[in-house]
Amino acid sequence: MPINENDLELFLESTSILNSSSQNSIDKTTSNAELSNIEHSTLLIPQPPLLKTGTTLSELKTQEGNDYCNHDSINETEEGGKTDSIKQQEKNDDAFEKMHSNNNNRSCNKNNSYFNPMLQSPTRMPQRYNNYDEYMENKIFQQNKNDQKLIAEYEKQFNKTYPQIFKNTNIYINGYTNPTRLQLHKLIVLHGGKFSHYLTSKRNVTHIIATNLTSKKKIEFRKYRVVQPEWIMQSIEANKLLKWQDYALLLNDTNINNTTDIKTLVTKDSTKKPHLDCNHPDFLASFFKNSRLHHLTTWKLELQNKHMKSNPVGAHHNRIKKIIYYIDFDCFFATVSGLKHNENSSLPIAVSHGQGNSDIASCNYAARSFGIKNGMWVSRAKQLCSTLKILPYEFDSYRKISETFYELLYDKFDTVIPLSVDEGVFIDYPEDIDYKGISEKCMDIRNLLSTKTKCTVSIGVSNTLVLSTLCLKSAKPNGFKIFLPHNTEKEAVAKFVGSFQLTDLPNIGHKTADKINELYSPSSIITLADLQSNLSSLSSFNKLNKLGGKLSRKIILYLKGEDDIDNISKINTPFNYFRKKSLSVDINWGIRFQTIEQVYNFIDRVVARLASQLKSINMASSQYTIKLARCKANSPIEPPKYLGMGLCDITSKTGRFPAHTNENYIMSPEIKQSFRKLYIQAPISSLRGISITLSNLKTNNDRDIGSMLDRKTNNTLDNFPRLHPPLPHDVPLTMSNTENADQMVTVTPLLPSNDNNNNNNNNNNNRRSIEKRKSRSPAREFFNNYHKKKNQERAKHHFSTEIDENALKELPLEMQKEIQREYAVINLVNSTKRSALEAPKIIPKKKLESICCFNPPIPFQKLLNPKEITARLDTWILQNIERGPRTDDALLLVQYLRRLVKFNKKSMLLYIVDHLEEQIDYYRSYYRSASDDPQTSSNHHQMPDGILQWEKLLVLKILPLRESKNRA
DNA sequence: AATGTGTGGTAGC
DNA sequence: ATCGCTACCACACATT
Repeated sequence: MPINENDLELFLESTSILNSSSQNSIDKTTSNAELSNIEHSTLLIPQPPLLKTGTTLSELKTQEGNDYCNHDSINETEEGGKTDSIKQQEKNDDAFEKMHSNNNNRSCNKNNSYFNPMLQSPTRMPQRYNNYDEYMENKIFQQNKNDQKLIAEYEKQFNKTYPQIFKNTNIYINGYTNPTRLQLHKLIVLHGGKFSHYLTSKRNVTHIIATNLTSKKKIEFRKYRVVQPEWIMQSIEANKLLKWQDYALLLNDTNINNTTDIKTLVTKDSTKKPHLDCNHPDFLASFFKNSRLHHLTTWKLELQNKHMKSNPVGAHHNRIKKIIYYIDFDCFFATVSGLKHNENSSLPIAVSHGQGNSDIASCNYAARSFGIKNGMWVSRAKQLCSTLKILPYEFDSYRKISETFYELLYDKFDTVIPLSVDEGVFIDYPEDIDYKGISEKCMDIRNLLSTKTKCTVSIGVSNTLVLSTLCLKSAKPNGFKIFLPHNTEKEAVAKFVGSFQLTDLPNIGHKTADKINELYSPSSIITLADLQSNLSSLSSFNKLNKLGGKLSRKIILYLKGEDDIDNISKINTPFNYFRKKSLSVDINWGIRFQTIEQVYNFIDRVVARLASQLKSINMASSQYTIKLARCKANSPIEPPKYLGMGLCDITSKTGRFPAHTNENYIMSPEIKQSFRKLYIQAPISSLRGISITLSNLKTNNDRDIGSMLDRKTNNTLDNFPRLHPPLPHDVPLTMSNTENADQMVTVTPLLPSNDNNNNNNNNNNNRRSIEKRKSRSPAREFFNNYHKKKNQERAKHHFSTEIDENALKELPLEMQKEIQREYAVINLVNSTKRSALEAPKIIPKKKLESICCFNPPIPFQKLLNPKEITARLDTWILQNIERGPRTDDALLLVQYLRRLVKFNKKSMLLYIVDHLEEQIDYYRSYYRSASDDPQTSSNHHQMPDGILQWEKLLVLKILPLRESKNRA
């Protein structure tokens, strides 16, 4: 079988997308014509071959021996006839080339060490990156570092310094050049220039070197200094920086800035940060930093944790009254921002980020008099009031004033319940009602807050929460209202309530209001009095029930000024009422993805955030929901709001983790699996929002609370398997190397070491719920096997790694399979001497017709059954996870997958690619979470080089195949 | 009947 | 430009 050299370059791959040396190898590639599409769909540009064209697999093996990266011998065969000086020069070139193609130190393991030892990085930095962007940043950093090393090396070798001709330039080379990109690169760097491998941010690049440009590029580069390579050469010759204009490639363009000042190309102020792309690692942080709604929700939690108190002194005693103060700042954001900017509060003011389709977070009463409302877009508000002043958010001030607010009032009440940054419920339990005292208290509070915060608050006082809410409504702005009816004054209460609007009632928003109006149409219900009168007849009373039993009962109570059970428990047992039940992150702004990998990275980041939040509150979750927003089919591609979500279809999916967990590496793959199920064949670009919710929360230390919250799973992750320690790097494990079955491999058992854990009492319950779930990820696999084993252990009182054939036959077929699989895992784990190839053949072959419809099935290592294939791949991955895949193994796999593409074996391809993705993803998440954890990141939990290699294989070679399938 | 899933509504500025 | 969050409940419907 001929080797496609491009593939051999996979792990020696160039990071330079545009590499002049790629020209050399393109025509040498073998004639996999049908794969040319795939080839072009990847970013990978082939490098010059390391092996002679047409090398067979067997030759490859002998050539490589046990160490497939023995490049020295390869070099010798290729360079045998050359003179020493040329050889030396080329070796330098090679080292240089490799340094840049291989510039992640973390991937500089033995596989790739191709360095002049002098140039090799002395330390292997413990690197980790969370996503592609970080990876790129690091890559660029390394590239610059390598440039520095090169300079040092050359200066040492030739014992001279080079004139810094290109100081303060930043040069990018586009396309094929003569001299080559590599040579130019070296020259530029040696002469003090900066070399950019990428053109991602054109702002930093001062010159672009090119001899040819496509017409598209001509337009793209029209405002930049595009110079021919002679400029470099002749500048060096002249020993000074020549005028670039004399070598400009693009002539007669008036847009070119003709000044000699190099810096002027840097058009934008680099201190002014542009908005971060959603693929940027810091996107989440930057978004949340500016999101008012995010602040509102997080503040609420913080404030409740900090300032809530509940002392219902004798509240159950009949004679003790309850005085509920509902206190709220008047148009909080607008007031505070107005103060900060010294605005006249009698003029219309609104707080918002932008000028057009930006939400108004808050507007003052002057603005409201024009009909402007919170949540309205600025453009609309400006139509209503052209003099409206837009102020920026002052989040720090909001938070500060809120702090003052609660600190000042904390000691003045028996019960304090923060409901928002500027709004809380404060309760007294006096024996007698002292009207005068209450109104004095209100005035005192308003004065106090006015002097301390310069803001006005409004207060509603009553004896039920509903009535307090309504009182507050009527007290606004800048006032207070006390309404303390006797029990007998039912008519007065009804009259008071009746004077309010429908949406003034808690839990009735615009949707419910619309619905109520629809129910009673054609008579329109505007005020609560309208509703009260409509409820007098039974038929119209029944209409309300269509809202749902709970809500209608609530409304009926509210109309009488009484609290429902919800409000009562909120007031009486706030700590219970506000206890944490779920944790989520929602992003519905700025979501624009091109590739699925970007989405996966994004999910990774979101889950990492959730995991750390969970850990910080010492909780674990066993259930998740992922919710997606995709733009509606007929809606415009870009909604009116910049980077907004527009009109969307919302779908969600819930799933369960194998057990309660707060581990990133457990959660992330599971959630991504649900994402895949949810996101069927739609273009990634249509994604507009992602939300991930973790629920079924349980406090880690407290089993009682845990079981109270969640009766469904009481598994623990205490015994969750840690991956085996890194394999010795000189032991090759290979898929292709069938013969070498006797190589030694040490594998630490995946099974829990201590079997005397305390989980037994819940086992039956657990087992049922666990086994119901699908088993695909290693985590699931582990728990399935683990619980099964626990069960058997109890029955047998000992552990056997031999299958009892007779006992097995008694069991139903499905069970037999399960047990066989389980024993296979045990055997695999216990064995110290096993080749990856000897994956146990334990799963009975399935009928392949269901998967391969018309064409004959395509074997992989003589296997046909998809499960067998994935099982073998799993073993392969597991055993090589920390050292990365061998190139020839990877090649075998890719070739197999390409055959699937070629013969249109869609489901098989999808099955295997998805599976691989899931597996690699799992390990990646594992190592990432381990390396994120400072306590465990010390030694063997660093992100191993192998993971990166696996990822490269996956992202660059395997996933594109799935995409090519989709395009077909 | 009990339990689970997906959807939709509300609240704060 | 622009930062359209998030916790929670209730319901309809599906599953067992």
